Amino acid sequence: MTADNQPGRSVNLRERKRTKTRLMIQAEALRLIEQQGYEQTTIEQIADAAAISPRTFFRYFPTKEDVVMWDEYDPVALELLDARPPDEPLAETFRMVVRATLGGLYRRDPERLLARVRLLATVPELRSRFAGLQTEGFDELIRVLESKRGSKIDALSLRVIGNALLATVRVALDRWQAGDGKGDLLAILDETIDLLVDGVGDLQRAAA
Amino acid sequence: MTADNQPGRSVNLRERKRTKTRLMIQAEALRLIEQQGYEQTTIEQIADAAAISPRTFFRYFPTKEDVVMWDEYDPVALELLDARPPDEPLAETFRMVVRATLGGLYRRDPERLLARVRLLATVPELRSRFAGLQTEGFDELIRVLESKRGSKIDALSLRVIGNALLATVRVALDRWQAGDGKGDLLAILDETIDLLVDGVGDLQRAAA
Amino acid sequence: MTADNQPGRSVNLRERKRTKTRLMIQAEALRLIEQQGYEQTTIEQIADAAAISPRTFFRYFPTKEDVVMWDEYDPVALELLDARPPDEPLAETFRMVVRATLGGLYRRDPERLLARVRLLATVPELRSRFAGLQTEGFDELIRVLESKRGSKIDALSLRVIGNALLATVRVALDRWQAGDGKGDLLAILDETIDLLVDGVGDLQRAAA
Amino acid sequence: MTADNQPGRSVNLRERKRTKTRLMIQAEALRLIEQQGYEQTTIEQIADAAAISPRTFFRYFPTKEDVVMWDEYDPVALELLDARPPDEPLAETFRMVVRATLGGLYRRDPERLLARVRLLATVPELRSRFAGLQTEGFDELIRVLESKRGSKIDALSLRVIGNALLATVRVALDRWQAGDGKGDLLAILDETIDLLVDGVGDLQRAAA
DNA sequence: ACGGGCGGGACTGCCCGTTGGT
DNA sequence: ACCAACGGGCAGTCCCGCCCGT
Repeated sequence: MTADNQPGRSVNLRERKRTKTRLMIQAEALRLIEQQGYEQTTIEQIADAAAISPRTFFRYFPTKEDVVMWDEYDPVALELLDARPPDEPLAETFRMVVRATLGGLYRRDPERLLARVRLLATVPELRSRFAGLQTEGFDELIRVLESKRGSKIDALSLRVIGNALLATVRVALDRWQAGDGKGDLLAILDETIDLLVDGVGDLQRAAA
Repeated sequence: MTADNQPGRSVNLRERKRTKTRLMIQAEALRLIEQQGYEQTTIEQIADAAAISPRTFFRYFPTKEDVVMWDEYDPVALELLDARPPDEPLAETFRMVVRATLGGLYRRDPERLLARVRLLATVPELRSRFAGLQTEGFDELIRVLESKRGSKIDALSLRVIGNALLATVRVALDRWQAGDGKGDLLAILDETIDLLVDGVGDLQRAAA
Repeated sequence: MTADNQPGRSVNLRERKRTKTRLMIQAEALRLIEQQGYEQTTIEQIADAAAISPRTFFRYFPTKEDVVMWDEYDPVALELLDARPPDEPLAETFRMVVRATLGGLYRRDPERLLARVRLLATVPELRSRFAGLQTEGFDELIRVLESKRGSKIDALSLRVIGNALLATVRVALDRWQAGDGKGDLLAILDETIDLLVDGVGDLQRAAA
Repeated sequence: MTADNQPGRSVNLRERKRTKTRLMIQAEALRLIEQQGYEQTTIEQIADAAAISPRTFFRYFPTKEDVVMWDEYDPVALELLDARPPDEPLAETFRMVVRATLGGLYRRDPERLLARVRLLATVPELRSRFAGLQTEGFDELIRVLESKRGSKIDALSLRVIGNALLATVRVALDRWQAGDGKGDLLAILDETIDLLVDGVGDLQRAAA
């Protein structure tokens, strides 16, 4: 009876339009921020540049931080995760999901990604927010993993390993950005994941 | 070891007075926040409760978040780190430093620590800020470690392992707080660090 | 007596449907407000609870305040007034009209009335609005009275006495609500009106 | 030890400066509102005209309504009330207090008072607010009266009579403003009070 | 070192006009 | 014709900065 039963389009169309608007606003915002710095750029300036009212800005992004943080891949990550075989090693599942999402952003528009990551590394406020978003997203991620391999792995252990894996992404992004985007992001990411796996060596000596 | 112990008492005395004031303000703030929630509590209310002016509040804490984040152990962590033998396994160095600082807070006033940690887990703003502070503090920490065992370990690897270790603290605090502070925090911390070391199993299968 | 009864059912039916919707929305609103407080309850929450869009809320109630103020008896008061004999003492006319309207609400759903009156006494914004509505409604009332007994009473005097009578309703509602709705509202109302009439004593000594 | 013990001056000086600023802002506001209408005048315009920031406007007046409502006599009314002999007839006490406060405003700057009263009569929002302020102030007033003649008069009766007296002020202001400020406000006020006292006649016939 | 005055920017909530879909 | 979503405008609050006098 309600609108939901016609599969897809009308909702998607709306949602797609919103995504386009968001991309447009973000583009203007990143441009201004690159010129003037993050704190020096006001919402009013961004709204002017995007030809919308400040009030409308907040309809698309709940906070100023979000205009930098947001990207269009966020919602698909969990679906990808759910599609991996449940007996796959954790590091491998993680590697594949990150390659799909982060890699997607990377291939589609490396400049934009670099601009955003540079801000994440530079502006303390965004640095914090990024870490926060990771942990929030992480909680949902944990829930998916627990339901998939619940019996096979201890809940606390899952969290420890998961957080360690998440940290590899932060390190990889940091390193990539430190080299001004010259290196290959995905290669660096592979390296950091491998380092975590191998780094065990040092830790095991600690356990001995 | 560092500079604090020489210039005599005058600095220390001032500093100690400031610390006492900070503790007082924090106590009032935590009390109000527990009653009303973090966002509902304004600086003005805290200042009133602490019998200071709002302006003075900001002389003691740069932001509202800091009144929850701050503790009196922050500055000593790096000194402790510096005092450990340079050939000690990383996990062990880390474990000892955390036991000294976090453990100190825990033993001195577990109630206060629990209140703060509960907020860190609950309020998104503080959750982010905490993650941010960790990474900031982490950078200094890395610098100390690099100068000590610089040649013996790859810089990237150090960051990966270090971040993984940091994550164990977050997980341990989260778990402790989830149990309403009933369990022993240091025991949980030991467990999460061990889990990271043992986590090898799952990760290594990934590497195979 | 007035225009409503002629144009047949279509208007009345529509109007009745609107009234039902209004009652439904008001019920949801009062429920939420009782739980969370007036200011903490947003239009969006009310709209969600009533399963309408925020925009539609404003089609039924011009402002947020009105969802508390409104009741289904408002329009009939003037008709009743018009129906009273023109030579009846003012206090008696007033008493009868109020008994019919307010008394109707009271008998039909005392709980709802109590909830609304409690808000009127508590929330400053609504307190003001209520007083404002009374004076607005009062102006129309005055016009009716003037046309009926215009020659027999001085215009200024009519306003003074009328306002004094209106005040008795406010006092009665306040007293009734202060007793948590335990007493009989109409009895209290009779008492306050009588007190005004008898209040002469003190005032006349002033005039002497 | 603190500053309060030097009697008077420093506090009063600050307070007097605040009052002067308030008067200046109010003057600008009334000027703009007279030209453009109340709703058409924004805080930003008022702030610009007064050469302050919007933020500062709200330091002096909590709401836009208050810039019209406020006057410098508010706090003295209760003291005056307390100074009257406790056995004086209620209407007389009331008459004297109102003559002192409202009369003070009237003599000092009748133009300003007329502008404000005209708005009170015209803008529904302000009309409501005025009625609300009266009832709020009334509650304190009641408390003073009860403590003075507590035993001699019934609490409910006091409220009924008090509210009736308050209404005479509203009616008087309304009438004065309707004549464009031509008549003498205090004379009109005397008349309305007298009418209330005499109006009893009509009411008593109702009671008979 | 403290308090107070002032400014500014982020953000929210109410309310309204318009448009497009049913 | 009704209604939902969209965009906009204004009031108002909070955090936090700066400057000044004490």
